[in-house]
Amino acid sequence: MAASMKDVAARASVSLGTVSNVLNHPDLVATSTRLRVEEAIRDLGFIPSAAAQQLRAGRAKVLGLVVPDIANPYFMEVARGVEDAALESGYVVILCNSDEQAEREDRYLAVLESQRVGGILIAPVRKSLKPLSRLLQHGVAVTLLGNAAISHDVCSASVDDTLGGGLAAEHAIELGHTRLVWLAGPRDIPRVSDREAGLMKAARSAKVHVTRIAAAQMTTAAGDTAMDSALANGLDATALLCANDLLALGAIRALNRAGLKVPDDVSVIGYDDIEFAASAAVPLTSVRQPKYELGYAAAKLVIGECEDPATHAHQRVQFQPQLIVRASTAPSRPRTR
Amino acid sequence: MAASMKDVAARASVSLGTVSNVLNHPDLVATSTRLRVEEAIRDLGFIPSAAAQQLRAGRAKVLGLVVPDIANPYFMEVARGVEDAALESGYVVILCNSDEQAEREDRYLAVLESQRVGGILIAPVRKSLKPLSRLLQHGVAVTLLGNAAISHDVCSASVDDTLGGGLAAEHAIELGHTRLVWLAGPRDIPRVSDREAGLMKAARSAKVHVTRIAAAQMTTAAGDTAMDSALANGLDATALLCANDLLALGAIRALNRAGLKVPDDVSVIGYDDIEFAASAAVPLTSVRQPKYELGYAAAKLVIGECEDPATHAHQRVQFQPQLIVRASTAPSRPRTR
DNA sequence: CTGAAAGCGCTAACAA
DNA sequence: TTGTTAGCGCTTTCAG
Repeated sequence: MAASMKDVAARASVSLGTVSNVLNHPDLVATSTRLRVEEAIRDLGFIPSAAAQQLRAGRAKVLGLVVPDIANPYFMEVARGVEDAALESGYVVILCNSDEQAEREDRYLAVLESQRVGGILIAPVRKSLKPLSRLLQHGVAVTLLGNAAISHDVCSASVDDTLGGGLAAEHAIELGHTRLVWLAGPRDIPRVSDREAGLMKAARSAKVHVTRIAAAQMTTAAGDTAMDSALANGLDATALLCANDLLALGAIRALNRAGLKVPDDVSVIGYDDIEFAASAAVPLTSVRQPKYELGYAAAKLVIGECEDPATHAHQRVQFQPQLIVRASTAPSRPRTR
Repeated sequence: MAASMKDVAARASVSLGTVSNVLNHPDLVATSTRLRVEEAIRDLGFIPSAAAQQLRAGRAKVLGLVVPDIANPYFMEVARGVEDAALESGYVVILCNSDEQAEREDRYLAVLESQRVGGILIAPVRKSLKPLSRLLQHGVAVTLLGNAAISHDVCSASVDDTLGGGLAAEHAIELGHTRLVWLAGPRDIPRVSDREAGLMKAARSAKVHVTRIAAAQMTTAAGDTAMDSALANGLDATALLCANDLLALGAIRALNRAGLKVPDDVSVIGYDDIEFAASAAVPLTSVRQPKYELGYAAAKLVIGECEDPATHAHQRVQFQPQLIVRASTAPSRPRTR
């Protein structure tokens, strides 16, 4: 067992309270005793127990980070930002991979509740805040990651997905494409629906038709499969917009297998601009999100609320996406070039 | 504040101890009272405080996962395995990104000590176990991730990197390459030195020369930079073996910029076989590691030690790597084909 | 400036 | 079968 404050007190021949003061209110302690206590702390390698501190404080300096896919480089960039912000403030991050399953998300939410975490950063599986309501009641700081806040009870840090979807669509339209395909994820992934809305709006106003197909998950494999069966069903289009880069990478694989060249036969646009988009078989045109910054800002937001719930006002931080044009998109009729 | 056991006891008009028994020894409680207590628990939405439980138990059901690069898909696959194993056993994972910096690793180790975590999974920045010794003394279960155990005080789960390095070298040699380049990471990254040793051994016994160059980090960007300057310095070789896939992906970018074609001019072999290796510009030949399984096994190992330190015997679990041949490698003189 | 003591939420030993 | 109690490590009054 690790040394406790009692051990330190004994070694420095002072009382428990004095040790605590050395740690938390050093100015209240006479220099000579302070030095003596600090020496004892060093000798014993004493590190205070976070659990005991928390038991008194009511809340732990712990953040829960709930993401739908830990293997997605997008979320890992976000996680880096969260982690850096947390470490700066002495917080620790519990990693929760909901795997896009509501049931798993619920399980983790219960775990985080049992841990009495101070704050939760969540890219929710569902649109509703219902699963979070208990936590909110108990005063846990929650901020939504990637979704604009649905309610006024929480902070959110997001990227303007409607704009992003529009950016992608407009790029395709400007290139002269008139039959767009939207490769979506499973129905009701919240962070995808805004992208779809933005895209549809842009398409409508340009009077361009959009065919919607859906992958079963937001992964490379699912993108491949979805594209495969769409092609088998006679799908024919010159521009493919994807709900994220993983889907795009998978879809390109399927297109290539079918003998279609990107971008000569089909232009492909991804979303997220993960690092690998640039080194993909065909460098991918994609809508970039400031991932690290998003995570960092979101974490600062929750931590702020944790530290000072009284004066905290809920905020919505929104970043702007940016279209990164690479080799996977080309004008609709290459010969006109 | 969340409901406590006291609240539950009051609502069910029983004593504290009875509530505890309902939770931990339901068989000792009369059915009727048990039902009453369970109802109170449900009504109040009571979830026990992990901190309080831990304070008694001495250790938290928490695992620290310390990895050098959270953005590396390799470690994220490992993390998925860890996380799944943890959740199964009611453990929670604190994510610690050491960023390949000893100082940051130390900081996290202190944090984990303060959290009184039950176990630590670590892919250490340094070779020595010294930074971990205090934790070990305090009875924290430690297992090394990716490195075979350096000492007998800890478990380890690893992949045979010596073999893997050999596999890569032999593949290049069989293809007829006689001038190999080894693109290593910064000196002393433990998990890389075994790969280098295996590779060098294979090269020696085939009497093949190896030029060693080193990237500043294990990232795509660093691989690109390192290759760039090596080429500028007149490096000339037909086969490039890389310490991981990220380096390989970056190096390929630099090669392409220099007008060199993969695999026509240079064969490239990566290491790890991350998912994107398959969809890279040139699908990458790589040494595959069972990443998820590695993480899962490692987590089971620590958890086993946490749960029952007395009967626990330290183990070394070692997985076998596998060479996955893709398009980035070709015989040394294409015309001889 | 320092010490003593209460209490955070829980478990386990013991009493009833 | 149920209740009572001590104590895990810490912070924070309140006395001295």
